[in-house]
Amino acid sequence: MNTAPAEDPRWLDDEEQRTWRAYLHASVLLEDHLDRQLQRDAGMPHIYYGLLVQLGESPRRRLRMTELARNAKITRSRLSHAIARLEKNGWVRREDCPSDKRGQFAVLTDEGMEVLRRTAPGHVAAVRQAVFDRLSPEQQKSLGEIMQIVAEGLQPEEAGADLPWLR
Amino acid sequence: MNTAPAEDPRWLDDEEQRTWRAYLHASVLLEDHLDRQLQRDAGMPHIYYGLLVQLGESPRRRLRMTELARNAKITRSRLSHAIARLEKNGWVRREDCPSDKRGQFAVLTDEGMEVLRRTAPGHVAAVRQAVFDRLSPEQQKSLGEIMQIVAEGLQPEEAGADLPWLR
DNA sequence: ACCCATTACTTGAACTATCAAGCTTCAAGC
DNA sequence: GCTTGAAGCTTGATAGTTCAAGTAATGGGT
Repeated sequence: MNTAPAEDPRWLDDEEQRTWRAYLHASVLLEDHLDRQLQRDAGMPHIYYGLLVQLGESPRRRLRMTELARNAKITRSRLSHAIARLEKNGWVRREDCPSDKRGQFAVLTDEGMEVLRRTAPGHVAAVRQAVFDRLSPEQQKSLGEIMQIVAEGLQPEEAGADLPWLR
Repeated sequence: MNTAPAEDPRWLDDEEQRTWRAYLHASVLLEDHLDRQLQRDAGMPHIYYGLLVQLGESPRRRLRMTELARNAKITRSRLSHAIARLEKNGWVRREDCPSDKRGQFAVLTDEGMEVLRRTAPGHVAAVRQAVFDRLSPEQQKSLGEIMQIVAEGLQPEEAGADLPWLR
């Protein structure tokens, strides 16, 4: 259950250092960049935009709160606050789940859909300009594989999610 | 001065989508993971820890506010608040710059150095476990190169920084 | 000697995130 | 049909971030 041996740690060597710092720098610069871009053009932070996208892609433009939180990799608490804010903007509304009275759907409104339609092109352009336009096809492929691996390592073991007896 | 053409955008194709989402997922999971790890073990968020590290590596354990902000890729405003908090913890103190009365140094205290010494091993271990232990040497190399490129693209043109007539 | 644009840093307000409760509903076991 | 543990979601307090505006010192020019 412990994370660290805490004795005689294997420090990062020079190349690992450089790699790690490059990652840290790039990731904060990128996140800041996209946050600003979306705050300016869509009036919301990057992660909120991601929530609208998720909803827009879902059948009937709706998702249960817990599932949306899981997809977006955020806590339910954070989602509650976020949806409250988006609701104030009129971009999302809540609906009760008929089959489970505890449940809530977050539903993308027409207005929300419109915001998405209007701002998506600028956002894709920003992502292309910051990332894809600068990387070769091989680098893009690598990046995908690498990030996939890292993400899997940090997921609370979704493997066997439908095989509960294995957990 | 405009970012986006906004007409007929080149959407991401399926593979680009997968790559981008893998990146997004991994980066938020990783940042959350390290934030929690450091909050738990060192009592501060990841970025604050990074500030202490920077200071620790600098001559006389001190850096001008502006330079520290630039290194850490954050705004001076954010840094002011952050240093205020770290000062309350006794891990950093401010010192006036003798040669420029506007200037301030952030200085790592002995106490701050001690926190660093105590918590660094656990943090390196967490980084290894989440990233380096899962990637082949080639993947590590790729990651470094890719992130270097992305970071450069987002920097406010530090190239030619001492050649002001080129800007 | 005096302007004045620039640089260095800070501040306060509004917003967003996190954490630890909390409330309600569900469903499994008795 | 109760009880009880867990699931689904929310809430409020505390902490961190952002943005716009502020003060103060500097360094050129005139």
